[in-house]
Formats: sequence, structure tokens, C-alpha cells
Amino acid sequence: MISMCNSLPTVDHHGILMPHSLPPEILDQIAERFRVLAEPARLRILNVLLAGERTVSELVEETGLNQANVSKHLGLLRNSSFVDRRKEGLYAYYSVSDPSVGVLCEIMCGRLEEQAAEQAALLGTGS
Amino acid sequence: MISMCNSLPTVDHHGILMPHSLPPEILDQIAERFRVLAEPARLRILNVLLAGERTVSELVEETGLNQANVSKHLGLLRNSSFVDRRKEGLYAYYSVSDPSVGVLCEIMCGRLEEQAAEQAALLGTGS
DNA sequence: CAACTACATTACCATCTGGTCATGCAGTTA
DNA sequence: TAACTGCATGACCAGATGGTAATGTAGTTG
Repeated sequence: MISMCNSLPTVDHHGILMPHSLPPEILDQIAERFRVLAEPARLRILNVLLAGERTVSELVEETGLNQANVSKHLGLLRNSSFVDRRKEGLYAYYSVSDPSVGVLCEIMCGRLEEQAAEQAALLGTGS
Repeated sequence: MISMCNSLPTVDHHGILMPHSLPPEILDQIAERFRVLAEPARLRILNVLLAGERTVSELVEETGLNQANVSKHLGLLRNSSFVDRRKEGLYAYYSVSDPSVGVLCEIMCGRLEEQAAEQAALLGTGS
């Protein structure tokens, strides 16, 4: 049940992974989730949280953002189920609840390196 | 050379994939790329292009967006190296040049299903 | 209870962004 | 060359978004 896009992806003649034409409604939800990750401040927060659970104050220290800002971003991340919150006394402990966050960043980062390499190769042969 | 984040990811005690603390500069670039994907219109375009090369007019037809809008989005996608352009006579043929696009959407879609399943499970036991 | 702490929330602003219309431009055809 | 086509670009506007300061709130400590 509930499988609009979990059918196995196929590979076209160019070797590109091809999801089976996702319906617009699903694409909207995917875009929404990309949007949450499309912010340097939130990525910094997630990057810290990937190393382990943190309180808001700790995140403020480690990211350099101010408290209101961190809380705002954490609220967004929590609404999108990217992070979890555990309250204990005065403190709120946040942690990454979506294991795909690390993978997504790794993939993006990998592409950045590929592009940098291509750029370097072009400069190398072009001069 | 050029490896700021290509070191093998480790796994913490919670089993979450953990990239080794990416530097802010890299996080900014990753966010930038997420931002390009964080738009339903662009995802619709990419979703069509994943099925194969298309002209701008074909994309206009298949996405329902108007021509100026499609061209604008294609320009953005091209600047970020998500798509390639091949000009032939009056036509401009676009195609997906970044193989990770499909994978990223698959991962996001997978999480949507997981969340939907969790939600369904909660509703099932909760009533 | 009063003061304090950690965090959430609100209001506000500057900025950015997507959609649209109009226009520009290169290539084709008659 | 004139008219047409496919596409890109610029100008403009409405709506959304991030940063910040101020305030609210729950929990702790004296």
C-alpha cells in the first residue's frame, strides 16, 4: 500500500536513473522537502546534529547563529520530520531523525567534487 | 585532490550516516543545489527530462507551464549543471546531465512513503 | 514567590523569487 | 528580404522567506 513511486527505478539508454514519472502532487511534496534542506543555516544545524544529539544552546554555540534563529530553523526541521526533540528539564535535545539527510548531502557533495574535477580538467587541457 | 567530503562516511552509535563535519563553504554550495531542486516547476521539468531529451516547446506542452517560465527554469537548471542543452536549427534540446537527480528524488520519495506508513500505523493503533 | 534559565513565538523588515507579459534575437522559409 | 518560429531575456509585481529584537512560557533554584 501507499506506493506511488516505490516501484523499482529503471535505467534508460543513457544510463540515467529514471523514476516512473512521478505525479505532480508527489513532486510538490518532494520540492517542499528539498526546500527545507536548501538553507545554509539549516544544513549547518543538521551537520552538527549528525555528530550527535544537541541542546539548542549547544547548537547556538557551534553554529554561530543566534538563539531565536536556531529555534526557528529547528521548528521547521521538526515539522518536516528531519529532526526529533526530547525535552528534559529546561533543555530540549534535538537529533537527526531522518537517516537520508546524510546520504543526500553526500550525494550533493559528490557532484560538487565531480564538477570541480571536470572544471579542473578543462582548465588543464584548455590552456 | 579536491576531496573535502569524499572521505568515507562513518556510522555513529545510532546507525545514522554521518559525513565528517562539512565546512560552511561546502554547505553553502550544497544548499544552493538543493534550492534549485526545491521548486515544483523545476521538478516537473526534470521529471519529464528523465524520460529523455526534449525541446522547450515539448516541455511547455508536457508540464503545462508557459514558455517564458520554462525557459527561465531551464536557464537555472543549466547554470547549476543539472541539465545540458544541444542546439539544432530553431530548436534547443535539453537533457538531464546530472545522474544524481533521479537518485535524490527517489530518496526523498522513499522517505515520504515511510512517513506515510508511520502515520498510517499510528492511526491504526491509536483509534 | 521571585529571579533566573532555556527555549519558543511574535512582529517586523529587507530581500529574494516565481509567474507573467512584452520584447529581443537567431535561424528558417517563402 | 520579409514574415515566421522557437527560444531567451528584461521588467514588473505579488508572495514568500530569513534574520533579528522583543516578548512569552515552562521549568528550575534560591
